[in-house]
Amino acid sequence: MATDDLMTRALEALGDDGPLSVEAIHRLADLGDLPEMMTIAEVADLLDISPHTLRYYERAGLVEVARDGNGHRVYDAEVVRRMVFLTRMRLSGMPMRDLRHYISLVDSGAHTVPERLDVLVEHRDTIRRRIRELTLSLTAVEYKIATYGGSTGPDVQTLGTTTGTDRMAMPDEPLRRAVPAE
Amino acid sequence: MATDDLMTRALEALGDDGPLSVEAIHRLADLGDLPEMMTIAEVADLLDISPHTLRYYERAGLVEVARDGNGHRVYDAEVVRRMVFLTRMRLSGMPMRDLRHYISLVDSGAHTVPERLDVLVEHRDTIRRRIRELTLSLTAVEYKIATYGGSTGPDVQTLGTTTGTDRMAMPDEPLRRAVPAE
DNA sequence: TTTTGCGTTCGAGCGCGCTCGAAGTCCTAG
DNA sequence: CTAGGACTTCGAGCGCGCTCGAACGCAAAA
Repeated sequence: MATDDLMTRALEALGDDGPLSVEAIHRLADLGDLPEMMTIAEVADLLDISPHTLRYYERAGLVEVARDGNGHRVYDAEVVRRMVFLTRMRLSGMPMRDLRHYISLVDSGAHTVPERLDVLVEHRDTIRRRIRELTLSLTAVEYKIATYGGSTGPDVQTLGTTTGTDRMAMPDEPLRRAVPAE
Repeated sequence: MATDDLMTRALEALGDDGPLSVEAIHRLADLGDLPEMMTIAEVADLLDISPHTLRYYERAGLVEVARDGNGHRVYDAEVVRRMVFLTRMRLSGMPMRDLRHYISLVDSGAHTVPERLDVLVEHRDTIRRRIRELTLSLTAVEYKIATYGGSTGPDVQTLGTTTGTDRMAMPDEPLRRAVPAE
């Protein structure tokens, strides 16, 4: 029940807009058919980040990666999974510092699970807040586009609409520009 | 129709979570009962940013603000409206550089309206994309919280649930930790 | 008259998250 | 034998958006 619901919502979230969705779905679902060993280039490719960044994360203490005989990094499945996690959290806006904290909890044993949950829950709330903020901004921008006579609706009325009172936010000029200067 | 719809969505967006919402609604709606003249401190207060930042935006060429006899900044209603706009756009993640561009369009006359719309539409799409990303991340985090036995559902099962196959993303440890080290 | 307080300018500094380049090692293909 | 390419470490640099502090000006209150 819960899982199905989540999946449904994930798919809904994807909805329109092709390319990003495919990639996103891929990342959301595909784990398990991971190669046993991967090179830095392969992992970078998988996560769509640069090898530079991967090394940087390692330097930052977020993962430890084994080396082969030549001193080259060897990413095993577990490490790759962690990298996937880290990348995902970064993408959702969690700062490195928090990630470091979380990782240190993970590395210090199962008894830190409650504290890890605290971190996750807090981050969840942060994401929710951010989504709400963005939704609000989106509304405002859409409104402005609409009153500008933008491409939101079918009938485009350029200027004139904007001479009236801008009762809702998003002002810059179209008010007061009854007789433009140009 | 369109306006009502937008307003509805804005209110929906606020929904839960008190303090932020009140503030947000305030910002979304309240414009028009602006004082004719405001000091930097008042504007800073209104926008909930520091006077430092306000001066910084000015230095960055986003607004020009008049001075009084003492060389102190005097924000008139128009400038304040622009500041509100700028702040809102910043909050929604538009980079300063784009804002500078937009402002330069505004300042160069009504004939730039189409180009301004382009900017707005593009930004709208950016916000939408970001919301989609965040929604996805949110789902993933919620899933992880759930499988951890977090506070998402009513019945909390700590550990044990997490021993199974993590079919969906977000792995770090709870797998493979059948016999924890600690 | 001195102090308090709010403002000014200017330039430097900071935190974050990369991003890059130099210099070196090693393996493989031509 | 040599050239190319993928990797390594290390440290520096960068873009962004503030954020701060020093040194100063002016005006009303103590």
